[in-house]
Amino acid sequence: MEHSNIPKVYDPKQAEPTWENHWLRDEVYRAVYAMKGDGRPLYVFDTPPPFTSGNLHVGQGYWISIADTLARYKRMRGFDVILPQGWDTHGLPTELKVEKQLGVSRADRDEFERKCVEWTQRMIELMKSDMVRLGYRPQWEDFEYTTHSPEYLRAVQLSLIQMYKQGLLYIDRFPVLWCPNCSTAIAQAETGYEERDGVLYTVRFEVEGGGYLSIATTRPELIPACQAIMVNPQDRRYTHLVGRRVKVPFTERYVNVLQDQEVDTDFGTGAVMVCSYGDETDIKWIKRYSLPTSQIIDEKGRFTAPEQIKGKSVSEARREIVGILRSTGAILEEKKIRHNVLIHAERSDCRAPIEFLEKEQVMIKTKSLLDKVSEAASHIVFHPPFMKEKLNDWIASVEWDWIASRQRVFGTPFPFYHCVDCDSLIPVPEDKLPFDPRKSETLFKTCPKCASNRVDPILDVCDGWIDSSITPLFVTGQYSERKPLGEAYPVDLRIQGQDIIRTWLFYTIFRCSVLTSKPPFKEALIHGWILDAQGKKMSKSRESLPLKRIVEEYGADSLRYSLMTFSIGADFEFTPEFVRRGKLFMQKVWSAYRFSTPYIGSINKHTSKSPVDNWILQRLKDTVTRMTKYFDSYELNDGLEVFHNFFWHELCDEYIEAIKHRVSYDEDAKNTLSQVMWTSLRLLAPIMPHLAEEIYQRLFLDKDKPSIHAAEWPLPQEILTDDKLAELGSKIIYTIKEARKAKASSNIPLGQRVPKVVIGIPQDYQEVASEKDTIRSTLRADEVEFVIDSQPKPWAKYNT
RNA sequence: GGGUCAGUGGUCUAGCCUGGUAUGACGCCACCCUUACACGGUGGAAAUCGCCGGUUCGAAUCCGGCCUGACCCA
Repeated sequence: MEHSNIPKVYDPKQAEPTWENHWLRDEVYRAVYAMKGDGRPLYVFDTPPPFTSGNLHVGQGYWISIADTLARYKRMRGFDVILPQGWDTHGLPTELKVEKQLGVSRADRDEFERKCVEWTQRMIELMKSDMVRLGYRPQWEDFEYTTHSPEYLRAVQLSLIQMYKQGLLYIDRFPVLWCPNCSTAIAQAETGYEERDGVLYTVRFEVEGGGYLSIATTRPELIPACQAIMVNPQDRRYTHLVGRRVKVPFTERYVNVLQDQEVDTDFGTGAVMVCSYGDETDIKWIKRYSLPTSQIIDEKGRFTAPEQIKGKSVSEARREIVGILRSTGAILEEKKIRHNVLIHAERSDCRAPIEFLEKEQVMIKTKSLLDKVSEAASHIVFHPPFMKEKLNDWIASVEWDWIASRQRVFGTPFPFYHCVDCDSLIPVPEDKLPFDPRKSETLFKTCPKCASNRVDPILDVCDGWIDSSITPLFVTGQYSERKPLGEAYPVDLRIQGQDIIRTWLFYTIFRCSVLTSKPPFKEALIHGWILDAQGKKMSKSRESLPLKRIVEEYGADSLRYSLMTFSIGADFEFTPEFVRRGKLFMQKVWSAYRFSTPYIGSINKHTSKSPVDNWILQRLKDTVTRMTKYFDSYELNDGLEVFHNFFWHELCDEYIEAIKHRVSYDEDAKNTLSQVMWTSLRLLAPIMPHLAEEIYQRLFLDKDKPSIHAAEWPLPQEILTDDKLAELGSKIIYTIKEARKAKASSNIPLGQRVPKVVIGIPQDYQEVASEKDTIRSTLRADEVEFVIDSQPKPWAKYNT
């Protein structure tokens, strides 16, 4: 076929959807993507089940590209790959959408849940179409899952019962992290600090028997819940007050002045009030000194006492309290400060300040098992290695057990009943799972432990991370009807972002290692933050760059390529213009294959006598070796660069130019070119799957392989070269390069024919003269004359 | 305030472990349409490798301190 019959410009918009549909065809699935189960080594991925929130943004396109590239690579390398894709469907944002946008009330639980599922299905369709359009090809047919499906619910409930049997679940009244905005308990991992403006008030308390003591606080509205005053034992200013009592404003109560090492003498007045509850330090001190508590904020964040602020929100109450204190002269100072406020930070656009409420919750023991988590994590290889430190940081700073229950509707129900009298959990029999105690007829009339008849179903649902922290177990079939893939667990690779190290990563390692005594995966590939042009993190809740817009404009392969040029683990700012680099490379590859088309023949191991042919084969061999090494260690950006430099510069700029004069008739050149192009195409396939497929279908289609992605990754030892000839080829290429440089700098168009060129060559380049024709033709000269010369490198002079 | 990690031309990136003044790309400038590609070719400008010290004949690379950023903790 002639060049002119092939479009000059590659149009991804037209070509890409064609191949995406091709890959989705049943026979292609079976031939390429489906699990083979024929004894080849397994390679199992654990990919993030995204929360079903709507169209994907570029940040999500990033991990999808990494996962798809690696899966295609591993498949070509001969592994039996499992690339699952799940959907994390339970969650508050869905409830809020259904409640506020569709106007369905939570009161009708069945209807509400139905609407949540409906909404979720719509979101999955949107997200899936974005994934497919990026060329993502997980095993939808066999390994797609949703966390609200009966099969998944059963797995989660079974895993909870197993943990219960290990004594890890309990009910406790504990000051829990409470989001007043969302009206639910949240986990420590879902909180974060945000620097906000605040006022530090210095408030005067009356000391019993006369005198005053001043404390500094940013939360004066909690004064009525004050349980003690703390000072540092080293602080001379207060030694005379230790052991005395002060009156709590707005109450008739008196509290003690106590000493604790942890009081910061430099902050405020050096005296600090302990309330139930302002922050974690309050909890610590209240537990440490067995102080009484009083709960003055309710679940909606409204005050229940004292009378003056009853029913008011936190900010209203603060204003009111400050007003009263001011009028009595009890406020000595008001200073504007920037301080860190504990907020609801993860998985939500809420960002409301957290309160602590004493609530009955299902708790999971984690604090006492941190060593086990560390142990499991130590067997996991992290890429890049420093990401492990971020996990260790978190493990070292976990303070409380996992608050596992959520006061929501659309979530996994706990498979337990609760005895009000003895406070024990009563598990649902395993053969009844999945089971919803909220909807079903009660299974237990009396408590098996204490025979009490006050047995209630647990109405709360599970924290979403309870669902997603068993993905490695679920995809390997440990809890499903499907035959368990025993040897597939631990899975090979977890891919995820560093933003969910303390949640998804931590909880998965914790849960899976507790359940199986093995770490959940062998390796973890953790990428950094994808920021928008303003340097802000891309997230579902913020207005982010829609993935589809970029794909439509530049093509999926361009985007994938461009994203892969970032080094995994680093943060980077993404701008659409950046995708141009991928677009340019895509077109370059297309043009090279367009040129080669007429010369592509059957691929054989025929060896050439031509030095430049041997040179390019040697370069190809080196490229295969290095790319394989980089891809095996997940350094995709380095692998890409190796391929880019080989293909663009060595192959296109140098080799193709050097064979143009003979490729139409010379079998050596045709053979070599065919072999190089076929091998290169396979190297390209994981990176630019659509383009590689398009070219494969046009030039290399093998009746046994309906797709390039069923081809084998090239091995360096398949490429046969004569090292001596290759070395000479290298000198010839270098000579041509220098001579072309001279031509260009003499302002002679490179294509212009010249009557004669004189080439100076160093002593050890003498042999180059044997390839006179190649040099003459490539330089478009009628005659070439070689001069042996003492210069260290070749030079050229043109007669025009 | 404490800890961890990072800091290489405007941007992305290699090199750092195993010391010898820096790789490639995008962008920019100049020239050039050569039987694939102007989404191209050839060349060029552009980095005191965050800052300051130390070790060394010699440091992006090793050591110490500092600054900035991200994350975690207080």
